[in-house]
Amino acid sequence: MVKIKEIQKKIVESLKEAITEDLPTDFIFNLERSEQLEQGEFTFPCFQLSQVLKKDPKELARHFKKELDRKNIDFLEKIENVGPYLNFFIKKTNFFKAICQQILEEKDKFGYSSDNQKQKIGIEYSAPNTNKPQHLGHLRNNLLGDSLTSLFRAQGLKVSTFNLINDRGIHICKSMLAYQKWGEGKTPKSEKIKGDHFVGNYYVLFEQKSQEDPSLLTEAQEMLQQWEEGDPHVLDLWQKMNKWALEGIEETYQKLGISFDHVNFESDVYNSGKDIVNKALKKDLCCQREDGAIEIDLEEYNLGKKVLLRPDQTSVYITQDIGLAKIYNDFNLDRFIYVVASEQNHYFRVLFKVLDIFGLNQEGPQREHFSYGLVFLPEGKMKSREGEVVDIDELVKKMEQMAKVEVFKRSPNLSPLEVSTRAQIIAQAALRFFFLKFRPDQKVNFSPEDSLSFEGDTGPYLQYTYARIQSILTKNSKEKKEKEQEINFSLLGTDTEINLAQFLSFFPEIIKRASQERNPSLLAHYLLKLGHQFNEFYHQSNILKSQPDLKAARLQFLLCVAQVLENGLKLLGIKVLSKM
RNA sequence: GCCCCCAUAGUUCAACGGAUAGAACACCAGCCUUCUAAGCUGGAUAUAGAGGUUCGAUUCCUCUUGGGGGUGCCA
Repeated sequence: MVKIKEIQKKIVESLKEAITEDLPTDFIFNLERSEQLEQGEFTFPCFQLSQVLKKDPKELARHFKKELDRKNIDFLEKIENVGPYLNFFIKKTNFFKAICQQILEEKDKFGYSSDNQKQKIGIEYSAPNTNKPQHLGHLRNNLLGDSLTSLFRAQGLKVSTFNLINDRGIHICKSMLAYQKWGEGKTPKSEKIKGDHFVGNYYVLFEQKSQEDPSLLTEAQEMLQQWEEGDPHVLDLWQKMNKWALEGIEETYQKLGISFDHVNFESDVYNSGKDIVNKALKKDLCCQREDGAIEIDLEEYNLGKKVLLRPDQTSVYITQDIGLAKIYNDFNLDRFIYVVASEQNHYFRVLFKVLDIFGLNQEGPQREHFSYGLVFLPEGKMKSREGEVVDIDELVKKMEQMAKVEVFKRSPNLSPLEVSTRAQIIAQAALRFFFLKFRPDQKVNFSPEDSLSFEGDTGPYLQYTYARIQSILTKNSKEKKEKEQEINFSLLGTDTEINLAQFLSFFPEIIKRASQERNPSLLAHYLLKLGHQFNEFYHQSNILKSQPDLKAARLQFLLCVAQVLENGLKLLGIKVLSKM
């Protein structure tokens, strides 16, 4: 079986042979995959070579065309020089056969790689707070983290996922204080409210009340101090409310199909952070101010000053991240990725610098802040404190209801259970795809009215495309079975088919790029284009009514498209449906 | 004030420095007795402004304008 990569390699070799001049040893022949039909399957732009050889790129292209034509390479149909470009057209039989056979042999492993088995990486994402439910910002974080994990694993990397629960700090005390004052002993159960929402309501209540009465903030600060001192009453309340919140948070993860290999609690690690800071103080790596606060001066790195412990010696956010970094060091990882929004860019520069100064980076993994853009609502940035958020649970619920309506409209005879199961899968697809189709570094504008859709460039569109293929395959298998026959791939060859085949063969490179560039949207956009191309093919050709030999070839081709769709969607965390 | 990021069609998004800047939504005109119309076909509309680097710039550099984020002893 000839693989695409081998064809590519042979073309590069023949290009090298056609050059008589000496080339720099590090010169790379950048043979590109063509994007358009009239450009064949491979393209060699002669610009770079023309600079090295000080020759006209068009002249070079002419030269190559002449030399390579003389060689008569067996798998090539023709070579064309268009200006400074050299386009290679592969014999179609070879081409279809190479692609289809590879996909059908590798099946759910097509596009995967086993190259990076020795690399171990950790990825931390989600990091929910136990004082409120997760909102759209967390959703983007969860989906990016989950999808990157899948992409890394598809590239053969050994990945461990980490979640950090932010379960202590002044914000937690705020909701606790509000509950203590105005909770009247209510519980999520008694109020029939999901635990994280129940707790979150008191957080919002605190912010409202403290507007009128600033002394509440002082009370919250006192409560934090009592918490760090281990006051049993405060700890009791804390445990009770955290349990409620965590139950709610876990329910949301289950809904999203997300789980973690390791879960750390800020309350367990902040002390270790304090120890590290205190030891660093003794080594004069940071200093104590007159008011007792411990601070590190990073002015020489243009990062300002950073407080590591408050005057009352309670810890701040970075304290626990320092403690956590030490814990992560023990996992013997090569690389560690923190998935956190871009508003923390400065914070992570500070954190990594502090870890450097404190000597925690030398034996640890290579640390990386994976920064992604914030999610905005039409009215601007979301503010949890003021309750101006779209939370995940409500959004999922709304999507499922919308999906149910659509499913029922099309399949009124389904049982309610089936409608609901199908709707859940479709709603998840819509939600995941919506957030993953954006380039991570860009902000996302989310409009509750306009952003939720099942048509156009959406997850359900891709599921629908898959279901269409399955429908044909099912229908065919019900028809009388024809004898097993040798597939004649040379029968395929319309423009649409060639485009589609060419595009299928890009899949492994897309996964590689999406993983290396930490960009699942590359895969999302690839799948959309694949879907568009398939649907075009679908409307052009009636597959089941094709001539028997052609039909057999086309059915094989369908299997390939379905396989790639399924493999790709899986990496975005989207399930396929055989019926929609 | 200082630092970072962004600016593409009416809207939301694409485009390793490379060939004619692609989609989707919305709008207009078509396509279901034919493998699922959550689909397909056709139509109009875009690189904020001014310089520069380059054979070639949406992409790199500088300035201007307009947005966002950061500069917390919030997380």
